[in-house]
Amino acid sequence: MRLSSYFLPTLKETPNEAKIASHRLMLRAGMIKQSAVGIYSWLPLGHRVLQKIIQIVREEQNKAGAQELLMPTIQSAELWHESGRYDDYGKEMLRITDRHKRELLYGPTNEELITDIFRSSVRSYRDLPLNLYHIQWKFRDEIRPRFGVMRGREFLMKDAYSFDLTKEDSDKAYQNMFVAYLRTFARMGLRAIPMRADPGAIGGNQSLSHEFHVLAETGESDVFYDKAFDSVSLEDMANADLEMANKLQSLYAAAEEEHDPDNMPIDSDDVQSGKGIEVGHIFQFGTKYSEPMGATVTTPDGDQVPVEMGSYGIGVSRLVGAIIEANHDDKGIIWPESVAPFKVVIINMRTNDEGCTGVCDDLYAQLDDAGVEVLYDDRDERAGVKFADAELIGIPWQVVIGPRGVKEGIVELRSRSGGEPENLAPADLLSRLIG
RNA sequence: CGGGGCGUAGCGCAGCCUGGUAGCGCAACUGGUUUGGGACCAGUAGGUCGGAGGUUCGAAUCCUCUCGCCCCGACCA
Repeated sequence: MRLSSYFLPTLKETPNEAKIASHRLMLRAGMIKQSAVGIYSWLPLGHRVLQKIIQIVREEQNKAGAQELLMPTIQSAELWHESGRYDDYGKEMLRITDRHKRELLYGPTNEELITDIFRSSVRSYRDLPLNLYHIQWKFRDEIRPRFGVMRGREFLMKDAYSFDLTKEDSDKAYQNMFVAYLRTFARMGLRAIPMRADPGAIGGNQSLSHEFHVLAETGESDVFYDKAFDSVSLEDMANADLEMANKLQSLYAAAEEEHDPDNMPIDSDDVQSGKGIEVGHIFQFGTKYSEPMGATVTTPDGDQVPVEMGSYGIGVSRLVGAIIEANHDDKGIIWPESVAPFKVVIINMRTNDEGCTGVCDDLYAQLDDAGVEVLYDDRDERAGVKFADAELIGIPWQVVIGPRGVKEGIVELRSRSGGEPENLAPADLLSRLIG
């Protein structure tokens, strides 16, 4: 992509509505534009990052055996009357009336819809286990949206729903997702700490539930966790298995609501406290929806039993903010390569120098042909402007090409995350960046 | 919903207290000089001062209502 024709409205100054780093940087980097309180348009750069995150989530869900489908954003109130939640959900649910005066709502979550899909087609224990998910926009009319996409009213969420015959099978499904979550967040460069949680309004009873928190100063939750978590590396989480899941679940970790300083299973000296951003929440809810909504299957014995369910959410749009909170400096964003909008930016120092531009054009074409996501800053701007923008939007690798180096047959490679610049021959640069 | 604050050019702000018909920086546009860290000179364009009503000879400025946005709190993925 040539920057001269790319829609990237970066800002030198910070819009006064943004108070935290991720919000500020997303606006300055031209990733989003607010449309109304807690509702955003995603501009090309932001959209690319969102797509990267979606793809990682999707791959890990598929790998874990979940199947993707897509349910609508607008739902009929009927199903919600059936589950009893239409009245329970309160003002957070955006209610809409259509031209026939029928009650509709913009879905804040999808348990009812998925249960309806399930019950209309699944009859036998032979069709289980089943795990269905979608990645779709949700709307919750928050009392106070804030922090940009971190607490928006409209947000993109991955929600998966498991269906099993027995509680034991449901536990397996839960553990399977637990592992997938550790891997998913680790692939984005995030060490997400699983914490015991209250299943809340959606779940119920005392069954399994964990929230996944990314540690960041601007997190909204106070969290407490065993310092043993500090020795669990990103690598460990990226390669997590059931054993790792068990190990982590045996460690103490809880957000404020669940934390009782006077009654902890471990020594208080071993407890760290901090701020967390909740990026995922998984829980079982047994037959809370299957029973009232008649989602039953026939057992091997010929009985009709309500199916055991669980649901598994990831705040996809929130993750964009969370990743920035965890990866930035005073110059801008520092994207982990896995979610970066582009892998590399070519900075042409002198667009009116034939030799320089020739080398840039060549490298750009070769990287592009090799499938490397490359942004080419071919704008007629000064060096400082280009460096500043490259740093602001956080592209992991910068290739700096100027007339001086070109004469000597070298180009410069810089990493956004630090370290000394390297001088390389163009061919060596290509082999470094390709693959 | 309670408390606090802000809406003046695309962005950041001054002017408001003490009414006299709008200004600064950046960005944009034109020309020139520049060119390895957000250039310089000259020029151009851009605002019914969030909206409505009122007071006044006269309102960005005073009064009333209203809409939008930000922060703190309760609440929540």
